[in-house]
Amino acid sequence: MSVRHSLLALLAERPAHGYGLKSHFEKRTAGAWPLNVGQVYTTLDRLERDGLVASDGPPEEARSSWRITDAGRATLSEWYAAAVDDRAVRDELAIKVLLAIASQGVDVGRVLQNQRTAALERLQRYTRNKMRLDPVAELPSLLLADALILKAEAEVRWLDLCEERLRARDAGGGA
Amino acid sequence: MSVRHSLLALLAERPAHGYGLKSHFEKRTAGAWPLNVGQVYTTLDRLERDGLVASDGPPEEARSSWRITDAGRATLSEWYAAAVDDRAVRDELAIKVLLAIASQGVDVGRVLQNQRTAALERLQRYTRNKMRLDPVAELPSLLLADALILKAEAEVRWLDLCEERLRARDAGGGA
DNA sequence: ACAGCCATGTAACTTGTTACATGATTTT
DNA sequence: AAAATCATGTAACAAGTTACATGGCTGT
Repeated sequence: MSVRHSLLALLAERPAHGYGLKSHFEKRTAGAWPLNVGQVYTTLDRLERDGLVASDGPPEEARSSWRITDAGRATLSEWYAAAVDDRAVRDELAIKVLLAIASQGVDVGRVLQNQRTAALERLQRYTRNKMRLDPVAELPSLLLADALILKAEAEVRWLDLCEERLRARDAGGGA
Repeated sequence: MSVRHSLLALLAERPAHGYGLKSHFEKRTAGAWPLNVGQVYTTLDRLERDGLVASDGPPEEARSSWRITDAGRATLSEWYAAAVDDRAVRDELAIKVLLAIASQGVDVGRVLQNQRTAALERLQRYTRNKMRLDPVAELPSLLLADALILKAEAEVRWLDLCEERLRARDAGGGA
C-alpha cells in the first residue's frame, strides 16, 4: 500500500493535481521508484471512493486539485505510527531458495551464485552512486543509497551462509 | 509472483491436488508464510489458463490432480535462473521514512523509533527461535531464520544511520 | 512546425487475498 | 457423536500496473 499512503502523505502537505503528485513522489524517493501517471489517477479515484481525499473544483477548472480529508489524515497517521513488518510480505528470494533446496533436479548452487552475482553488481552500483552524493544537499538520496546497500549486503551474507550450511550438510552433516 | 512460481515448483516434483499444494508450500517455507487454500485454487485456474499446468482427470475423479506442462517447466526454469531484484519492489519503509523527513508536522524520530523497536522485537523472536533448531534436521527453518535475522539487523542499522545523519544535519550541517 | 514535457483520464488486466458455502474423511 | 482436518471451489475485491487516447503549453 505504498502508493496509496504516499499520495496521502504528499497531499497532507499541500493540495496538488495528479501529474504533480507523480513528480513529487519521484522527487521524494530520489527517482528510485518511477510511478506511472495513470496509477496516480486510478489511486486518487480509489482514495476518493474511500473518503480519504476530495477533489476541489472539477466542475469549472480543467485540472482539479486534490486535497486530503480528515479521514485521510487519520489514515496517514496510522501509517506513520505503524511499523512495517517484513514478514507480512512473502520473501521471494527466501522462498525460491527453500524450494530449490528441497527440489530434486534444481541446481541450488547455480541459483545461489546467480543471485549473489546480481546482488554484488547492485552493491557496486549503489556504492559508486553514493560517492557522488552531497551528504547535506542530497540527504534523501544518501539515505536511500544506505538502505539499498545494507539490504544488498545482508542478501550477499545470507547467500554465503546458505552455501556454507549446504556444504556442511553435504560434507559430514549426516554421518 | 511468488505463489504462482511456488506452485509450479511443487508440481514440477510431482503432481498434486490443491489442498496438498497448500500443505507442501507451508511445509517447505517452514510455516513462515501461510497460504490461504482458496488462493491455491484461483492460482491453479490462472496457471491452467496460461498453459503452465494441466489437470489430470477432472471428469470422473472427485479431486483432480494437477501436473506441470512443458511450458510450465520452461517458466519455472526462467524463474530459478533469474535473480530477484530488490529495487523492483517498492520499499515501504524507505519510502515512508523519506516522505516523513520531507514532510512538515511529521515526527520523524518517532517513526524511526517505532520501527526500530518493532525490528528489535522481531530480531529477538527470530534469534530465540533459531536456537531451538537442529542444524541438520531443520535446515530450511534455520536458513529462513538466518534470512529474517539478517534483514532485521540491516533494518536496525539503517534506522540508526538515519538518526545519525539527521542529527548531523540538524546540528551543524547547514552552518 | 515540431519535439518534448505537462496534464488528464480510462480500459483492461495481473497477482494476491479473503470470506463463504459445502462436503468427505479421520480422529477423539 | 463431535471436533478436527482434508478437500474443493466461487464470488468479490484490493492494489498495482500498463497501454492507449487525448490535448495544452513551451521552447527551438
